[in-house]
Amino acid sequence: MPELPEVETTRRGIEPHVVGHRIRALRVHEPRLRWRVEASLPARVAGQKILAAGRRAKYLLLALERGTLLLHLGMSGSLRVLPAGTPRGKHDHVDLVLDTGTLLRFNDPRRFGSLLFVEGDPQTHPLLAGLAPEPLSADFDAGYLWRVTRRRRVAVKQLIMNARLVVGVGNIYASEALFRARIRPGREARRLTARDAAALARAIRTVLANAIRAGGTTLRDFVGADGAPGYFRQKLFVYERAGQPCRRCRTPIRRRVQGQRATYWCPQCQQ
DNA sequence: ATGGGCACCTGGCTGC
DNA sequence: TGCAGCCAGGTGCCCA
Repeated sequence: MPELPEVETTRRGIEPHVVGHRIRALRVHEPRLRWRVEASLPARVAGQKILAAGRRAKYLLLALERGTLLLHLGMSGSLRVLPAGTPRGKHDHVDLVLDTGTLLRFNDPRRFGSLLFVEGDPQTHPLLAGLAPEPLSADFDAGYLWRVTRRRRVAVKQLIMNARLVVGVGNIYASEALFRARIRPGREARRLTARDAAALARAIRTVLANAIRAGGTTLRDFVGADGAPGYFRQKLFVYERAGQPCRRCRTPIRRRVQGQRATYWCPQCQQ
């Protein structure tokens, strides 16, 4: 499911329900996530107040009084705010019970998601330390993208999905951003001109921001904290549109596999 | 340093 | 109806 817009949608959805509240209990029903959830985790977080609900790349960060809960939704995860006592369903792996009784429930069919508790500055944690700047911050601009694309032979699509270089862009938004920037996904990153880099940096920001405004993209199972799907799917130009006419020029959209992931582009609009 | 491929999982869909 | 095969929104890790 989740790329940056879906994670940000989730963050905004849970924020008003969790910040300022104390954790009554953390109930782990299935610890076998991407990494096994430590058995000591519930005892370590119980009783702590949630100070903030943040995000870094595709990670959600719940700042507590003595540490940070780090949550990743993986490919199929979702986090919902539910009334006390809501019965559990399939793949409901973790419940965070607030002092109000409200539940923050983590569901993840594929279990690629993760949940960790880190003490100290979370930004120095190995999972976060090497991440590229936030694409919606001032640090991410034409100059930055220009610099990191120099001498790289990887296809530009794979480059913008590499979190050490660009963060928050997954398989959907990579194709969409490249369409917006009119750049072919298979082009070597180092072959971008300064003008291309500027167009791509701008396209990434615009696509992500627009998707956040629409509440994310729901292809199959993404839901926000309130259980509602995202509506950006209607605004996709190329993703999962192979064979259908380009929304700009009517040329059939093409599909190929790059780095084991499906890529979509318009052979007419993108060079 | 860079890049490619695999692994981790479940479920939905297609075609025989 | 059953089953095999393929596909799916992520990313850490191992190897060349």
